[in-house]
Amino acid sequence: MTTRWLTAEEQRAWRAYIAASLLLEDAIDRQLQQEAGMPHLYYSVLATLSEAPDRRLRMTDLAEALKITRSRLTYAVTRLEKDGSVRREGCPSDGRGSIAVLTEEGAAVLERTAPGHVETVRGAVFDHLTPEQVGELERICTGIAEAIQGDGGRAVRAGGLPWRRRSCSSSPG
Amino acid sequence: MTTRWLTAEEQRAWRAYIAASLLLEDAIDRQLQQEAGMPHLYYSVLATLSEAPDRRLRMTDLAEALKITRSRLTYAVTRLEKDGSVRREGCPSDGRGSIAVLTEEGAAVLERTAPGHVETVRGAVFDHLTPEQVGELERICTGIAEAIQGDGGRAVRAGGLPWRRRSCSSSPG
DNA sequence: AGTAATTGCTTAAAAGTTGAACCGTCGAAC
DNA sequence: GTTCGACGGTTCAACTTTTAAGCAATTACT
Repeated sequence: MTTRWLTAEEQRAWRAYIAASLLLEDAIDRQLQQEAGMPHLYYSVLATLSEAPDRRLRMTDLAEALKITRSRLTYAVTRLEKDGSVRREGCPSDGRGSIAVLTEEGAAVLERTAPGHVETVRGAVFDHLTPEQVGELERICTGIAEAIQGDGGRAVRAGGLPWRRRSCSSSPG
Repeated sequence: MTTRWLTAEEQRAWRAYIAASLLLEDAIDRQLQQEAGMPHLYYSVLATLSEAPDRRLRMTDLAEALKITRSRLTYAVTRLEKDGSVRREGCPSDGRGSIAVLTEEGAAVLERTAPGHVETVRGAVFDHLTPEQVGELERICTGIAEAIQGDGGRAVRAGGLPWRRRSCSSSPG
């Protein structure tokens, strides 16, 4: 079959997207590196944990929430654990499982650095978008995510990140 | 001043964006790694060169076009040079300058792998967007890029990537 | 129960990225 | 035409990411 090339408009949009995503990730990484001493992904680990029930999440659930591989997460959590902002606990109901827990110190880091982070995101993204554009951005991105995750490995060839599991909570009460 | 947190809609959009960009970069990297044996950025180096006059560009211009640091580009070009898809030439008019040139072999790689790449991009992004959404995506992303590059280092704190230079062409004719 | 396949997570080696320091021009002021 | 600051590009060490392989606990099957 003959290739369906991108139209001129699609090409412009695609290039704008690539440029924006590179610049944005770069700006955010730089800002967080300065003020929190960690890259964006690591900050996201803390942020995600802070919103989880009991501030804890199983490694695989955390990886799925963050859309990254378990391996990458292992590395990140190991580093954050050294910093003292995250602690690992074993999963009582599954001997293989490991649970990442946000420490008080981690929560403090987050609280201290969140304002600067939001300000950067605002300045780069939301301060110049209309409410309609915000809505459109969400719809577009949700669509992209679904297209990639939904088709069971046609867009993501080569198996992608094939994961699925039940969770494992363990509140003490 | 008290932090201007994100509204609920902005938060949803932001999270959707983060998820989509991670998944998308991952899907594209994987696809290109399989079919072209290189990550997305390296493919972009070849693609950008292929569109430049005389298929050549100065390192700094190439870095600026790709929105990456010179250092990162040096590394990429060194690898691509080893692969044989790019060659370096000295800049005649500026002894310091270095020019990256797309080789025939590089052009061939590009030609062979472009269809698969476009297909992936289509499948993940454009096949489920209306023409209006494509336009909106371009506007939104252009705005983000301008916000980051335009403010001379307020959004991108710590100096960012402060570059500016004149070009240096050298067609043999 | 006993074994095979699966799952959850980590590890190891190779590849890529970052940030600062470095080196050889270049340009402009004297 | 020297000298000094800026520029273009590379290099190095520290860090992060990737891919595949590994290990142990669990599940499914019989």
